[in-house]
Amino acid sequence: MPRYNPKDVEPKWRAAWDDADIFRAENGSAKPKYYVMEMFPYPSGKLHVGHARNYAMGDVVARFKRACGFNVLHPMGWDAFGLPAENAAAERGIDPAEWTHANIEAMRGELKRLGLSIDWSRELATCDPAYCGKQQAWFLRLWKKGLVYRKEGLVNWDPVDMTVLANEQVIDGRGWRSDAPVERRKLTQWFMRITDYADELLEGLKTLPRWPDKVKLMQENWIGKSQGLRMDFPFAGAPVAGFEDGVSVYTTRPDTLFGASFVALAPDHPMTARLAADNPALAAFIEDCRKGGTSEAAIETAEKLGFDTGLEVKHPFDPDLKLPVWVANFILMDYGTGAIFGCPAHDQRDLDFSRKYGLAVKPVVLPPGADPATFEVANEAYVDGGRIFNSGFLDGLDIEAAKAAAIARIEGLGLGQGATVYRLRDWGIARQRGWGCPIPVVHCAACGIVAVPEADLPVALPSGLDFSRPGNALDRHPTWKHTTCPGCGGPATRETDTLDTFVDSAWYFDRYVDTTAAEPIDKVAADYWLPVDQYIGGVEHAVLHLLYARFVTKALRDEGMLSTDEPFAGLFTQGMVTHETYRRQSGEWLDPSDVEIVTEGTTRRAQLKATGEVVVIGDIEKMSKSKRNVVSPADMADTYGVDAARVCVLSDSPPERDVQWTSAGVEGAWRLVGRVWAEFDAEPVLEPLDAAREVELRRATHRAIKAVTDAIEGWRFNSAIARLHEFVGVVRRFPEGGLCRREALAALARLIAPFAPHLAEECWERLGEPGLCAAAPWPVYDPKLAEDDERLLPVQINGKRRGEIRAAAGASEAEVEKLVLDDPEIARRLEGLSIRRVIVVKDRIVNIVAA
RNA sequence: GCGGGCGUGGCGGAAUUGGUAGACGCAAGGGACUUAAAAUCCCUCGGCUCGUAAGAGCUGUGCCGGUUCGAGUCCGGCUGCCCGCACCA
Repeated sequence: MPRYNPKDVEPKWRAAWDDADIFRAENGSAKPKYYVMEMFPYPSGKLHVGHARNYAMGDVVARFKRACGFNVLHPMGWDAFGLPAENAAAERGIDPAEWTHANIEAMRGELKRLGLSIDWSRELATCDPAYCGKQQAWFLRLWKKGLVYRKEGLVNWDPVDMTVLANEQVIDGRGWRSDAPVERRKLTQWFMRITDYADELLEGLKTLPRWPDKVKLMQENWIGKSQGLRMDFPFAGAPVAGFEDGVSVYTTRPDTLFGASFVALAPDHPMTARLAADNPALAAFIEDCRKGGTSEAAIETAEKLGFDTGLEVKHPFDPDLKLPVWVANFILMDYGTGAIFGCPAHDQRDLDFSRKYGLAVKPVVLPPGADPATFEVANEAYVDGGRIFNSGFLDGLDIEAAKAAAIARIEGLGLGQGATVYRLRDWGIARQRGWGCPIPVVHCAACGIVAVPEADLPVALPSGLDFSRPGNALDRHPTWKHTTCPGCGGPATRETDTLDTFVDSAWYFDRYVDTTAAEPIDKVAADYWLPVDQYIGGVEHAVLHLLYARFVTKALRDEGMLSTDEPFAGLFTQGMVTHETYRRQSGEWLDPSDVEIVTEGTTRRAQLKATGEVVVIGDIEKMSKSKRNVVSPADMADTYGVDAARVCVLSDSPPERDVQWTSAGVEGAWRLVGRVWAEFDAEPVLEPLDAAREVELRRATHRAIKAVTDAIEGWRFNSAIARLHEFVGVVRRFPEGGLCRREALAALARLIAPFAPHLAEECWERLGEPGLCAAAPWPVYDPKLAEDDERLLPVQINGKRRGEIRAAAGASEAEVEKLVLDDPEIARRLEGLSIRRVIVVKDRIVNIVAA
């Protein structure tokens, strides 16, 4: 019996799939559609096992759904713009396009080798001028509609990558790629009005039952809806010019208005700027506030700092009461109105501030059971519930009632209105980078900013960009930006900012439905395919890509380009594959394949394989090129074949869980492959199967079909593989030839096909079945056979297992009770005890309560 | 600080609506085959106690308590780890 040889078998079947073109998705087929996709990769040049795991998962689903009769769309593309290409260009003096395309070639080869059931005819790369052109077309439509706009404002500036970042790309005050502390800079920038959709983005989460709760919660928190009151505090004296209505504040606690002891403005509030114009001390204070870092540590330790402007405002409910106006460093300009009223008794920050500057602290919420005559707030603000007191017409109300009453009174006075405020801010979409999709407008001295006509799209990148120096290579290109104005024909310059790569990935799934369409999105094909039925990717995109894609979908829908409200009906967030990191003493990152781990007792140490040099073992982190802790699936596939590698990455751990990479599991996967093949390759023992064994094998077959099917549908691929291991074990105990064995083998080949598709084909062929296994229908189980007709019921006495009985499936409680009480072993156990109660759970367990 | 999740053998992990805890795999040990090794196949494998043995008993899902005939699963408290957000008024 020859051993299974994946080196010969696997390429043969990939060629057979290609020849039959069986993974091509048909637009508008009569079959029900199923659109499954994994987040497309950045073409870094090399596949790691994390990629392999992710794409293997998607492929299991795609192959399973195809076998179940669906018209499956399973596409692949490349998230091809971005900084690594610029860095490579800078280091090696090559064109980023060339580098990117070479990487795509290499990675496509590796992905194809995995035997993924992808419709490669729909492949796209975001750096293709054709793709950019379509993106530019819809971008301009949104601009004309006002959803894209320019404004001057403080933006997040990454001093290392030398570009602006979106709020979502700032993590703990640092750039998400460079890890450099982000600075605040005043610049004119391009934005998308995602805040227009804040409420729909929030409400839409309720329509996504097949999304993980965790992701929905993260988006909900990011959008950050709050209900409150926007109101004006009129000036007690002469108003500040331009702010005649007074100081506009936002609060979620209007119930505590009687506890107000000051009003505070953000340092970058326009009113602050106005006041600073003729107050050098205030100007200096603002400058001090700017210097403060935005990092976590800086905020934790930052002292509350304030500057008394000397101005006063009137309390809305008591015009005789005057409140001082301060400028304070803890007030954020980009939330609410950039100004607050301070109620120190019931807000910790306001309390800290008041204690420092000697401002009044007046409690207005009385905790349950507290004495109004003596209740005081010391150094801890009281933020919980209670009754309002010290508050005139609000006295005695609970907090919610008091909020409503205060809002009504303010509205009646014409000083403000109940308001909903979101934490979400508009999406800054321009990047000062050369390797990105150009923003298709020109700047004309006469006409201003003018859109490039759709007929002239795409605005493509020039070749020969110089990335040897930091900064925007597009901006310093000698000729590219000089053009003529489409409006007046006069001289003009092109916009040299490019779009955030998250714009590229916010609609690629729309383009897959027809990659050749003249319109950005083919409406008929989109109506057929969308929404994506199952999207698979990392949880790290919970508030980045996944929020942007939802927003763009809604914006394009309102532009009439799509009919769907939500892009992804189902979302699965797979776990990351992590690995230890290794560095030289000098700090240089090392490849795991160059490192040898030595275990001595309970201690582990690492050394360089070649020289024995001592290596520092670092943290366990997500595989990334920069830390070099990348393990390639190719090594595994070289030794054991692609199928074993696929089974290995899906075994053992549930798909949503992070896994620390170890190659230990591959042996088990390889054994499974060998054992399966051995069953198909074996000469059947020509001996009739007796009736009892026949039933046993058939039951095992149908049980396996049910178990594997349920496990795949429930995303428990590790359990599905465990059930396959078991099933192979059963089949090998029934070597006798005949119809039942054939039924078992035919099921086995198809059940293992989503995981080990090449092996499945080889087995299918050996069995003499016609056609390709990849095109064969999913096996169907007979529910009667999948269940045993006899059950082994454990018998407990007082909750402890004391024996078991055999009973027919579905036996009634009375029948089971009789069987149990007739059982001599049970009777022996019950000697000297009197039975209080017998609990029979049908087909499951019996418990006798006795004393 | 706020929000969310998770603690099961030496390891990865199974366990329907609460119903035989440890499926399946890895590692380990023993055996068969072999001149030998690899490969393959078979057996054992949570802990403790008793027994020459077959076996029997106790205990056991981070810790304490509760609900229940019955808890890994539900409830309350504690503890440890992980993730997200964070001066958001």
